[in-house]
Amino acid sequence: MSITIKQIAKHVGVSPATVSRVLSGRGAHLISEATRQRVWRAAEELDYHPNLAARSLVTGHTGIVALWMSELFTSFHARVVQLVEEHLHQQGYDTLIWCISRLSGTAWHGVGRVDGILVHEGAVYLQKVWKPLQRRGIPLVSMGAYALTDTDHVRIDLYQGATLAIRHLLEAGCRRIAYLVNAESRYVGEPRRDGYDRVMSAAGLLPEYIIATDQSRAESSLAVRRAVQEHGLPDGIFCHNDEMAIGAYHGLRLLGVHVPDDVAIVGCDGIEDTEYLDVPLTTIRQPLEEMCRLGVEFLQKRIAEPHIERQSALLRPALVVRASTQRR
Amino acid sequence: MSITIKQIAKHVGVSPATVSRVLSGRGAHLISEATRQRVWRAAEELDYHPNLAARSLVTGHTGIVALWMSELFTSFHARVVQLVEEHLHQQGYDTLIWCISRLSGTAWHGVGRVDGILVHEGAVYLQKVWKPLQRRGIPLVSMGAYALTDTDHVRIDLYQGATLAIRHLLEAGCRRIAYLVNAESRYVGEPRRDGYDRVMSAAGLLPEYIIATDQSRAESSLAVRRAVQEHGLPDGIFCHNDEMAIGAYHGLRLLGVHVPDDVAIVGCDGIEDTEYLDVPLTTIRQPLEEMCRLGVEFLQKRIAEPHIERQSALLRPALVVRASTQRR
DNA sequence: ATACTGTATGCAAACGTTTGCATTAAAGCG
DNA sequence: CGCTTTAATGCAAACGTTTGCATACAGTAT
Repeated sequence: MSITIKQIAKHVGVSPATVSRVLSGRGAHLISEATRQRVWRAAEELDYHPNLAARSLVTGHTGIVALWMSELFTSFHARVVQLVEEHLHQQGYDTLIWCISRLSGTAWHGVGRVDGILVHEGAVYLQKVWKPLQRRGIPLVSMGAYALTDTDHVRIDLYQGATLAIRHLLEAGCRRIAYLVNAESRYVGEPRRDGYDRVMSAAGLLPEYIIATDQSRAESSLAVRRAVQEHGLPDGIFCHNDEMAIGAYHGLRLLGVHVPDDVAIVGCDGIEDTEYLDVPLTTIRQPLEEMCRLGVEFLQKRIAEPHIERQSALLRPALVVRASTQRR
Repeated sequence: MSITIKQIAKHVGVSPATVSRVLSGRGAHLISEATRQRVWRAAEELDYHPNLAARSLVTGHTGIVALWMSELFTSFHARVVQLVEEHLHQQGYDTLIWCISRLSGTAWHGVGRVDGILVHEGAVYLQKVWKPLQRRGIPLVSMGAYALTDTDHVRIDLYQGATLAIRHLLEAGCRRIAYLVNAESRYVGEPRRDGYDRVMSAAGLLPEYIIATDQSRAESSLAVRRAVQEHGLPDGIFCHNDEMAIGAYHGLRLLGVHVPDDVAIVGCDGIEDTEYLDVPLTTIRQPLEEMCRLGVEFLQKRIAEPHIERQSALLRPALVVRASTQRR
């Protein structure tokens, strides 16, 4: 049995109300310095810890925020978790993590215990479940390239990122540029694909060398090799993410193709991994720090004032040039 | 204002107790099929969601487990989070994540809201805070190579892993084997170091080529280059983890040294990243799946029965041979 | 002296569940 | 028909906080 506020009250000789005001901090200024001291000492002495469930019951909030991650595979995801957790912690929140890739409906169970939800790349899942969430009035902020824009959101402009990538490849002298895409992504709005289409068309080139595959490295490697055999060698590849770029590089290497001189490669996301390949890969870096910072900030404001108007931000990724596009 | 159990009770024409028994599932068998149906329908109709704080207050448990991660940098960490979250979810728990690398005392705030704690690689931090946790009787399971063995734990035998690595290097013909170690780790018990010492000594070799550095790739790369300049080229390097192995490989490559023929490399952990380097790296893979599965299992048992005797497991890592040790 | 300010505290009613015990009704049994 | 068992439900007291309102007391101005 844990120590309660009443026991402290008895021990000090004051009412539970007084103890609560001191220990919760919510009414500490009403209490005299003297009793405040005595209460703190007693609390320490008896090793008191507040019952957070009881507190939540009456205050109506929990101090917990849920983070919905589309996946948890790469260092990219780890970084998102780390950044969000850090910011939330700083604001006094604990972070509850749910991986929504398994798409189970049971995730619902825990919704009631959070003050708000941060979603990373959850468009597909969110579309299904957003209505009921909205009905319950749960603060929600959507983040990432596939942020749901019906809510507060921090979106990363990967359309713009893609244009950076393709233009960069064009400047490097590429003319037959392929787009290596995650097959699942074809059905949701695909900003990278749009960027590829537009910039290629604008340059008078055909945006039709599409390689669709699973998003693992192994599959990407295989897909690239197959594509080369069937449709011939491209002179540049723009990849849906860095994982797939690593796969592409790997596949080309198995074919004895030289990167960047035969084929230049650009990835997406900006994970550290690609910097340490023999040919470090050029990439489109997502501004994760700012995304997470803003996401937490938006959520916090929404929790404090539920009726403010929609908050949103559009962040621009940056081109990071490395060896994989620097041709002779 | 949310729907409560009382409103459902009124709506159906039964007592709150009955509604509770049906909806919580804890006394459903006592209630007639007919009323059960009516209660469920009303709950659905009114869009009822239980107030979890109230429930926790009376039941005394929350359905939340905390996961303490030493760090959240690499895909290795992402995988641990993913596996733990998945297993916990399957057992009906939500996962609260805390990154303890920042070492702030404020982490204490949230302890009261969890049914138990899973710690990954937390020896250093845990030693400081374990006593008070123990006093409060919070179920805790420690996992990883640096698991605290004073509690329930799932330890990964990296001493044994290191012996595998060093023996493998010896068999590959290496004689001057260096150990690249995370400088921070020198002060806690370091099983990898022990393995290096013992196997080297047993082979009549001097275990004294130690390169201590920061654990980032960049620092490792630099440290290796410096070490080579100062102490000459080793013919094998055993690395504290895969990140550092990547750095080491990178450093050697900058020096124009050939891997594996001039220097063979073995890493630790078994992350996917090292498989896609130009020279895929041999590594000591940690059995993360089993570690996480057992960790959750132990914790669950401890929560169910606090007084069972200490549970522990010692898991063996496996040698994964790749190109970085296959010499001509 | 009275009235009026604060300041410091206590009282007691919430918050929404769960659950031990009591109660009722129905059914089984001799 | 009375007596015992069993099944289905209700009553009311917890669980540990917070907080609006009331109170008590001091000090100060009238």
